[in-house]
Amino acid sequence: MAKTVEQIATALNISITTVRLVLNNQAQQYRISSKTQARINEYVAEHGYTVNHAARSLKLNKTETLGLIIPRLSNVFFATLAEKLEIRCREAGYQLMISCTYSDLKYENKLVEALIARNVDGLFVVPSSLQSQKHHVKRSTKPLVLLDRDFGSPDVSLVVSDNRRGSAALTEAMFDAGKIPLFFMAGDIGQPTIKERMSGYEAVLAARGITDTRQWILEAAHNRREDGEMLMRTFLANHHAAPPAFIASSLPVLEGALSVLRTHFGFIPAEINIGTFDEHPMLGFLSNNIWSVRQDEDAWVEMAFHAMQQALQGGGESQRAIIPMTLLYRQRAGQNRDQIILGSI
Amino acid sequence: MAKTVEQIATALNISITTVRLVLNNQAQQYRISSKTQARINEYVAEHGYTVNHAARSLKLNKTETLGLIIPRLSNVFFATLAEKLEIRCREAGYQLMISCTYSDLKYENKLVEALIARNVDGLFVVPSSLQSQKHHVKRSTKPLVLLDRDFGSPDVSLVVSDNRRGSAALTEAMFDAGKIPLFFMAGDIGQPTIKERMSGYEAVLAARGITDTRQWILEAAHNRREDGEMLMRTFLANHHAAPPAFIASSLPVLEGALSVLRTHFGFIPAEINIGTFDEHPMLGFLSNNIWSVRQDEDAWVEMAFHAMQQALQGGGESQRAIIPMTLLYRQRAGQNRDQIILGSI
DNA sequence: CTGAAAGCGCTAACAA
DNA sequence: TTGTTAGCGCTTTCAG
Repeated sequence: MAKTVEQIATALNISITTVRLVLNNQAQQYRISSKTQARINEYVAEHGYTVNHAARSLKLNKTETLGLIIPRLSNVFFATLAEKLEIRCREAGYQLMISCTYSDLKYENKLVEALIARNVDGLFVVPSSLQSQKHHVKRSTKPLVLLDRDFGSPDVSLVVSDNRRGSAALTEAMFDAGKIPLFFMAGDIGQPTIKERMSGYEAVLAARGITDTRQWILEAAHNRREDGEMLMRTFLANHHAAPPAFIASSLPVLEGALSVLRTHFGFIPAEINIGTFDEHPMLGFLSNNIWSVRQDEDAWVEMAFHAMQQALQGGGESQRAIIPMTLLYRQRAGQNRDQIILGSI
Repeated sequence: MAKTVEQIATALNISITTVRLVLNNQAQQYRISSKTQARINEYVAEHGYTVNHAARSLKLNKTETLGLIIPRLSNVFFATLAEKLEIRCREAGYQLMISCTYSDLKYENKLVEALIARNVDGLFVVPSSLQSQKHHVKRSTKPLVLLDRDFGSPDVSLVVSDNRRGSAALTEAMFDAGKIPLFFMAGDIGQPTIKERMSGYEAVLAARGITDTRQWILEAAHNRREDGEMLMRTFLANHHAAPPAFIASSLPVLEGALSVLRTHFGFIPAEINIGTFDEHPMLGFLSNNIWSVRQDEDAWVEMAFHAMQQALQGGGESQRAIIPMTLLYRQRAGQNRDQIILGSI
């Protein structure tokens, strides 16, 4: 067990203050005799010393720890986000505590409480619903920064992507490339992000004179892989064929939809044109034409952290940031190249 | 700000103990008068109360928090692992603090210190090297459970997959399916996991009478996406064609390798036979024949947590678990089905 | 340059 | 059934 300041002090027969001073690199400043310093350093090298954050935090009422609450880490989008936010926090000297709600509202509330009880200095959360934890946080006076989903609560800092425009750009690109009919596989449309994406899609179609989009839109209850599976299974059952082009409202939905195709056909038919949100390197595994809308996580992190810092320093104003999205296109090339594969198989 | 026990007590003119008792649901036991209980509950309903874990932890010297240190969350394997471990910890009433090292040894040490300073009750870590943080942990007497990589340190609990056998099974399957030459793209072979995987591969080839495997093995310095890219780029430059069959030593390496193919050809040539470790749903995005070796994360988590609990309860013995792997095969079906796609494109 | 003391909010032990 | 107290390890303030 690493020693405490007091243990060191008594062991060396010096005062606590003196020990503290050199431990905190204030030896110079207070002109501690160099032999005293040496003794202390020696002792520490021998027995070790780690500050006890619990005690420190109790006294100072801060922990240098921030909390992040997301739906799930197995969603690669959130995993990436968590990673980037962690890096940013670390740069600023904060530890980030990451926790998942699994979209369970009750659990989300418990988590918020748990993190506040653990005295985090502030909280980033991807909320599951409107009311959610606001009262907890308000009561605790801890800074709160909402991410990803705009349920419209005022007076809270918020960072989201410009999903509507992003979706519109995606739809336009695919539409203009002649990919029709262009289906839209939507997860939970009660969720603001999805709702925005869908409305961007509908707006473009309407502008193109396609009014009856009903049969192009397929809805599921949630945003999970299973929901994507269900959507594609239903599609296959109804059409006895794969869609020539579709947009998935989120990565998990896409994963589910594609897994069904993979199972059904034994491969992912290369002629299918795929649109999706949440760019991820593994999308490159697909050989299809694929349009993906990237959320600029770096910008998110920057804005979110900035808002957090403001709040931590007692800055009053809550901030709202709407981050532009970028459209990426991976084109499938023609197959007729000579000698693609080495040797015979 | 939620009140403290003392504030509640003074506000209500009761003793701290009494308040504590009802707050901890021991009212029955100590037969607190129901009117007192009512008063307290009312007050709490009104003003709220959250225990201060810092104070609690200072007194009890435990935090009900465990730490997890992994290389990176953007590695989907570790993200999945983190998620599962988090769930398990939560079931047992522990919060899990997840942190990433980005394979930086210095940072790994800092992190271990940081988490110990924050008084975690125990630590799970995917170590970057042999010596690493052992001394920190030893000195702190906190339980330690190592994951994923066996650097051979004795007297520490450890959970790893049976990489050698897993790799052998994979190699056999691909070999027996006639996929030759079968290249092996290896990340950092200094890392025990990769070393084991490679030796499993070599053993099978040797048993099949293929002695000169040199030209089939491609090595990189690390296990990152970039390394996979480099390997495949080099391969293409040397052979002017893609490999008919290859095994990637880990998911990031595969991601990199495939991204180069995708860029080079405009798609992932479907005739390539792919073997990889770290099964992940997104592998289904590929239309190729694909063999993947799954690590049984659920078993890992169970063993790791069990070892942790033992240690937390002062159980002396350190535990070593070697978890079997499972081989999965996704076969590519023939392309000649009628009417795969709906309508014309 | 060094020392002493109070107190952060909680728990456990003991008193009443 | 309820009240009192000591002390976890640290920081801050004031006194030498």
